[in-house]
Parts: sequence; C-alpha cells; structure tokens
Amino acid sequence: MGRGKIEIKRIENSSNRQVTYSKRRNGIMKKAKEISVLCDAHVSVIIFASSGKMHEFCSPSTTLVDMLDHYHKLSGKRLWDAKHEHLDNEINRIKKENDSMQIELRHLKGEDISSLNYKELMLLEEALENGISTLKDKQTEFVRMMRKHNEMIEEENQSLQFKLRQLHLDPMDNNNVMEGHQGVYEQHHQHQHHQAGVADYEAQQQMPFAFRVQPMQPNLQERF
Amino acid sequence: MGRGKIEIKRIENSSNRQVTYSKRRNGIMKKAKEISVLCDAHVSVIIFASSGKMHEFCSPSTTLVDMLDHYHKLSGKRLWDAKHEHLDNEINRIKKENDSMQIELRHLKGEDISSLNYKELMLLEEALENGISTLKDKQTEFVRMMRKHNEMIEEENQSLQFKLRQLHLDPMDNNNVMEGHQGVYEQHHQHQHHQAGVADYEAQQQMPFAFRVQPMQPNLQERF
DNA sequence: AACTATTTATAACG
DNA sequence: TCGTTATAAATAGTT
Repeated sequence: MGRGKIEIKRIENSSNRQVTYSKRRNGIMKKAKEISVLCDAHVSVIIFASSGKMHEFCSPSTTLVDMLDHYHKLSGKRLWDAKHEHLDNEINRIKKENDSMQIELRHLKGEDISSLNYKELMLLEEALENGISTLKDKQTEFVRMMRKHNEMIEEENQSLQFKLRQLHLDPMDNNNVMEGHQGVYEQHHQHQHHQAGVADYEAQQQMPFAFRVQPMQPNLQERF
Repeated sequence: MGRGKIEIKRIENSSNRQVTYSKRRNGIMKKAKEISVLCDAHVSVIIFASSGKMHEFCSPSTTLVDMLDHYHKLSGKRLWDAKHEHLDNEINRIKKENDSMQIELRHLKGEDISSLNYKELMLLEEALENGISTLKDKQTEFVRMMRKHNEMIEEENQSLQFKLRQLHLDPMDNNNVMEGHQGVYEQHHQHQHHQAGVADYEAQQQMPFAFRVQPMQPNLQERF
C-alpha cells in the first residue's frame, strides 16, 4: 500500500528503513488501540527498534504485569519461572565457587587441614612457600625504597643546613628570621642523621613551613 | 476500511465483535511480522480476546523473556516481583563476597601484592607464617603416624615369622601350604625391615590371604 | 513532515 | 469460519 509494492525483506537503505519503521510502528500501535476498543481485547505490544529505542502499547484496561501473569497461566510456558530458575542456578553456581574458595582460603590459613592427604599438604606447602617468597621480595623492595627516600631527605637536610649557616653568618643580617632556632635544628640533624621516617616527620612538623622538606614522592608516606 | 466506515468504539453485536477481532488480530500479527522483517525490529504482541483466548507474536530473532529483560532494563519499571529482586540482591551480595575472597586468595598466593601498603604486607606475612607453621605441625604428625604404623607392621611381621618357622619345623607337616615360599619371605623381611608403604603392600599382595596383616586403621593407607 | 498514488486491510454481506 | 467485494485506511515513494 503505497506508490509501489515492496517485498517483505529487510530494507537495506538505513534512512528508508528508519522512516518505514516509524510509520509502521505508528500503524501497529493504532491498530492495537483500535482492536482493544472495538473488541474488548487486552493487548500488549512492545517494539525495539534496531537502534535500541523502545515503544510499547498496553490496553488501558490492564497492565503489562497482569497480562504476563495471565500469559503465564494460559500458555503454561515458563516466563517468570524461567527467569527464576535461571537466577537460582546462577546463585548455586556462585555459591559453589564461593565454598571452594572459602575452603582454599582456610587451608592456606592452616585451618581444616586435617582432612588433607599428604600430597595435598605438599601442594599447600608449595603454595605457601611461594607466597612467602614473593612477599619477602616485596618487603625487600620496600626497604630499598625507604633507604632511597632517607638518603634524599638527608641530602636535603645538608643543603638546608648549609643555607642556614650562610644566612646566620652573614654580617649584614644578624637579626634574621631564624633567630633563636638554628641551634635546635643543628643539634637535631647532627644527632639523628641515620634515623628515618617518624623522627624526620616530627622534625618537619616543628619546622616553619617555608623550610620543610617537600617530598618528591608525595604518596610514598602513606604506604609505610 | 471496508464497505462502510465504523466508529472506534466497542462493537456491541457479539458475533460481529468476534469476527472483527479475528480479522484485525490477524492484521496486527501480519503487520508485526512485517515490521520485524523490514526494519530489523524486535516485536512482541500479546492479545487476549474478551473470551479469554490468547494469541501472541514474537519476532523470531528474540524471545519474550529476552524482550522483557530488555524492557526491564530500559523502562526501569518493575516487572519482576519481590522474589526476583531478592534473588538479584542475593546474587550481587555473593558476587561481592566472591570478589573479595578472590583478592585475598591472590594475595596469599603472592599475586597482586604491589598495591598493598606495608602494614597490609605485615598482616599477610603473619597469615602465611601461621599457615606454614600449622602445616608443619600437621606434617610432623603424619610422620609420627607413619612411624607408628611401621612399628606395628614390623611387630606383626616378627610374629608371623615366628609362626612360619614353627610351621616349617613341624615334623608332622613337611609338605605344608607354604612350601617353596618361606625362604623368599624370610629374606624379604630380614633385608627390608626398615622400609615402609609400597614394599610392605607388595609383600602382602603376594602372601596368601589368611596371613596378610589386617591394618588397624583401614583408611590410613590412602592418606599417604 | 506533508502529499498522493497505490496497495492493503477490512466491514458488510453471502 | 471462509470467500467476495466495495470501500476505508495505511503507506512507499516523492517533494
């Protein structure tokens, strides 16, 4: 019905297809409305365009849920139950996965291993030893990072001390900003050069802001 | 469209209504089929006649369940009852639990530990050390059990040897059941007294049934 | 989005 | 329910 007859097969021209879709969709919706009025029918129409957009019609005398409920009773086909069963299966699957992981975890933590045979105990030992050794590597790396960090701070300290001494010894500026404080800093840094972390942090907290060491890796602190 | 125009309102004549219903229902189903083919659309049509009879169409590329699933996602309307929602929540809960266990497992196996801070690494180490030590205890216990088992068998063997020698030296029974075999047993047990498991098992297999050692813990074997 | 020639659906009837 | 047919409605191609 139109200027020419068309074959009922996919319309290849995308724009034509979209126009036809829109026209025919309106047609179907109108027909659905009409039959529901003319014949007291309960009608549900749901259409998804290939674009993904959805349109629906449901006769005003009912709701989709009621219709599906009715559908379920009449057709005998599973609809809710199918979904239900699917979810149940999913839950069972995941729970099993869960249980086996739980058991593995407990074994790795040394719990419930009485039921294991010797071969299984050996495999467990292997896994644990492997975990420990990787862990040790990581810890070693941490210590190395810490050392590097300390060296950095110490260098910074030395250069700061040098600058402070320069300022202090300047004959033109006897009454400078650091008055009455430099002695404390000198003593502190001379005696605690080889301590790390906490001590340096506290020292920084006591220092006037302008002179605090700015860490080059700002988020390193929180990892210790 | 017909011999005369009709108003869109309930058809009072029951027989007319039924005829119209049937014709128009076919029309809608045809249109639904056509739009699904022409435009790649997913279509679901469900109609209940006032008589209660049901007819449905669903485009062949999909299923009603899938369409309703999709509908559920797009519309946000609740089609599923409380039960389904409950199951959905349950699945989500278990999946989360699953994920965290997976992470813990990976950490215990030494995987993905780069993201851990030092405190977490220490806790991990503690758990692993604990696991190892419990495991070692278990292994020690196994060795102890094995020794006990061996001692038991050795005692049994001695008593068997004694009995065998008695039989063999009995002047009344020169042609006894064990003829030609006792030498082998003697040699075997004298030279392999301190070997366990496999050798004893093979020895038992060769022995006549009545003389085999009955293990006191029948399921102990399979645990080694 | 509107127009319109043509096809299609269907109301009335047998 | 089925077939026929006159007519209303839908819509393909066009502007």
